[in-house]
Amino acid sequence: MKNRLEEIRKARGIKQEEMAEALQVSRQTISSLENGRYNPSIILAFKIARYFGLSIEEIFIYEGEGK
Amino acid sequence: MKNRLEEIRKARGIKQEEMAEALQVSRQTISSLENGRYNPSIILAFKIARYFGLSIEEIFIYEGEGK
DNA sequence: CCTCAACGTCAAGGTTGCTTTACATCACAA
DNA sequence: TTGTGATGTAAAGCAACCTTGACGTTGAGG
Repeated sequence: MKNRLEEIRKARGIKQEEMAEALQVSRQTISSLENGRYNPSIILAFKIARYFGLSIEEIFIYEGEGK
Repeated sequence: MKNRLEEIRKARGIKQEEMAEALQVSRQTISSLENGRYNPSIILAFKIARYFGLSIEEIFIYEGEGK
């Protein structure tokens, strides 16, 4: 799974820490997601989508194979 | 998180077991999702969406509060 | 140079998603 | 009744997600 988190966040001039606070997760979680260390839970994916005003599919890209 | 899994699956005349096999998960996982025992991983949510030809948002409903 | 903000990352621990195995229920057909 | 297909559910174990706490790196400004 790829995602456009860093791209979208930076385009809006938001810091990881602000975003983390708004989503009620730790800054490390945002960093981990941006750097592909793991995938978000579906709950967090929904929160992120809502936060950016986008759909999950616009942010997270599932290619089919792999993780 | 609520979902329309059972509704959609039954509307298409599919068995839990067929669906599980197609998605490469266990039958218990499908049952657990339908009965709200836990939420799917985002990977599984994508697989389900693709399987039904729907978006994640059309299948899984995130109300905001709760789990 | 020094410092501070922003970010990367590691370790240890708790919770959740998913597995296998097993058993129970319920409706329907023979 | 007997049995079989479809489903619910429980326990135990492993992997993934997320936390707190800590420390390292990098770049911009003074």
